Amino acid sequence: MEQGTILLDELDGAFDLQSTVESGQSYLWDRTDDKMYTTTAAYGGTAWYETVVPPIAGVSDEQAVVRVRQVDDALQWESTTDAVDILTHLLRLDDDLTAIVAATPADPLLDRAFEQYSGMRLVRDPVFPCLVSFICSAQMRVSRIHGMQRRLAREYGDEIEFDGRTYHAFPTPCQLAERTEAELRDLSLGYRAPYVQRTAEMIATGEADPREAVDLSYESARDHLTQFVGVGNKVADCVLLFSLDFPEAVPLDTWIQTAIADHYPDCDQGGYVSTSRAIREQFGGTYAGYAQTYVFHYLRNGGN
DNA sequence: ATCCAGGATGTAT
DNA sequence: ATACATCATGGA
Repeated sequence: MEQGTILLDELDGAFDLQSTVESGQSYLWDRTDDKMYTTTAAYGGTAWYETVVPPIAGVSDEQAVVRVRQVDDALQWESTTDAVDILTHLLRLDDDLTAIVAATPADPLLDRAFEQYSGMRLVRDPVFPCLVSFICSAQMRVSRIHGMQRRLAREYGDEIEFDGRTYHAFPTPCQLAERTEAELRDLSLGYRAPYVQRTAEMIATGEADPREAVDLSYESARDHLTQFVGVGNKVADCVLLFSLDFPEAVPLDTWIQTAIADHYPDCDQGGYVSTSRAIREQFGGTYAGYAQTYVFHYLRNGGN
């Protein structure tokens, strides 16, 4: 086992681990005390978060188990390999959060959200797990979305031994494409089961590749992703924002539509595409997705 | 019991 | 393009 520490005061801006991994962006981390999404209380320096990371081009060649916790101004990690670059990638420690907040237009709602969850960053999830997570997210609560991804990994993902325990990687497109709709329904994916199976098949066979979106302009990238079954504009925006490095993407979910009605009524342009353009401009353009994620997390936890 | 959750799809207009 | 019903599941 390798281990180390990342000093957070060397970052550009603050960092808060709990809000970053428990704000409904990523469903790929597990809290070792098994209280993920069950409490908003501080982890008290005792709870670790862990995940199995697939190989990431330019970052890590091998699949890795990574375990991390925040203690004051440090991030402690344990892993099958050196996890500094992996954590920097997954948790966007390379973002200049100070500059991002400064570049976001000030308004009462955004001020409260940024204040309340200071240090929350976007995640940069591996794309296939992210895609499946948000296909599963349709009409579903965040704690249940997380449970679905855990069941998928436990049932169909590779087993990896680390520190005396067995971990499960998220299944590959091939591994999920081989499952039947009925098998996925047995994991309580409901009507999303065929969406996941067919999307996995599209990727496994080479019919389509979500990574092709990264070379496109934002709206073209969103259109590209909607070719996958179970992926409309909203899910596509989530994948662009939480995996494919499009921080301008603003997923128009139920919470943001409520925020638009209550705080930015002029941004309601009727349809998804034009409303998306309006709220994206309202939130400052380039990093509008950061503002969206703060507002989502803030409202979902009782803010107004 | 009834409602609702980070919506998408197929069909009709 | 837009409006509508329909799609599973489980917790409140």
